[in-house]
Amino acid sequence: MARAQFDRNEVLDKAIALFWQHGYSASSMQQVVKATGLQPGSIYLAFGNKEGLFREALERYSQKSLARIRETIDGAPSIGAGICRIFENNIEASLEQNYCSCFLVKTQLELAAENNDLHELAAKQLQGIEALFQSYLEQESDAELGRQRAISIMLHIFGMRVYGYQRDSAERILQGLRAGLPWLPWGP
Amino acid sequence: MARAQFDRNEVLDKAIALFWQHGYSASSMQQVVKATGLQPGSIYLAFGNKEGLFREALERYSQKSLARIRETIDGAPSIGAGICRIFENNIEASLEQNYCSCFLVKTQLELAAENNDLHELAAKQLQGIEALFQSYLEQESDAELGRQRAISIMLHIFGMRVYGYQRDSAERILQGLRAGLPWLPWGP
DNA sequence: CGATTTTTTGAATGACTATTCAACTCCGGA
DNA sequence: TCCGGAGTTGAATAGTCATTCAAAAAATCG
Repeated sequence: MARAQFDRNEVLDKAIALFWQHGYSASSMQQVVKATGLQPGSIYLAFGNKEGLFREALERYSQKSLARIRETIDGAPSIGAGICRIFENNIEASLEQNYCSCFLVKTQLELAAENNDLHELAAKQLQGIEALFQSYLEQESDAELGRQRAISIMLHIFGMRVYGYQRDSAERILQGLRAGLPWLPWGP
Repeated sequence: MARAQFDRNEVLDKAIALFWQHGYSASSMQQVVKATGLQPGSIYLAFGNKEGLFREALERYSQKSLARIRETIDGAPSIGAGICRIFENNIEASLEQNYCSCFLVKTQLELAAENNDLHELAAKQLQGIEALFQSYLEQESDAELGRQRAISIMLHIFGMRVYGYQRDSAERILQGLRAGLPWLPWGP
């Protein structure tokens, strides 16, 4: 039996880039064909349909995001410092030319009304991220405070993912984060 | 000369409902035709094209939003109390069956990558909302603090517009807002 | 190597897209 | 009452959409 000739993860990364930038509706399968170099038939055999490809791309993105959060916090001098680092990284990302917010957030907003299960999936993945923050924060304080702080972090992450589209917003975002999350060990 | 047979604002309100729920790409002009009851030719004569209709819908939505913010704050016992009221209203909206976040926020995220001027427009309207909050807050404190608090408010509004899609999130959002905006006169 | 199974190819499909326009209707002014 | 311009009609257009499938190619196994 013949094995697939392409690297599934490479294809998914190209699909992530496309879907992330343009969203589900505005990305055509013909653009996917162009971006991946595969033929339509190969894509449909491997992923079923557009929704299947999108789902797998979303799942991969989410896994990468979770891994990056863990790495950043585990590699920082303290949990709080790690969380600050994550915010700073997100601010840096918003400076890039082709800033794309967060794939999960964009999907959440775009597909909510169609209530297909892609929206459900994005919501679940975002809950997973909140749960991860909560599990870290519970180590530094009691469970209830950790829960509250995780919510506040998510509100600020979501907020900056939208605010980041404003021109020259990096400095203002940082001010807003310091004001809203005063318990974090921000630098001088 | 014959006058237009339809009420422009009525048509725009129907367009707002459609575009708000499904977004720009996922709304077809045939859906617009169905929703408004107009024929294609009439729509194109009145609004030029899909982008023109969307632009006018977005502008009308934005004007309504600004007016509602002003009314809420002016009708409240204090500026702070009015802002609390706005947040509470937004939480209530997130409880509705067909919650649609905010038309401006959704547009901002959906159309950023295409960098057409609809995205620019949404960004400008959102800045206008921030400026309105700032002008109120400067009355209650000095200019610099008002500016900072307006940013923090926008971060929280954006945040809750995304977080609101999570199931049974109303209570958690309120907790997060109280934690992140402790200078507002929240109820008991 | 031959047989078998899997993967790739890429043109074709029918549905849907935004938009147009010639013919038609309507209405205010003369 | 009748004219002329403004609004309406709705079928038609050319393009794009997601998806399919028969045929060709490639890879694995005995």
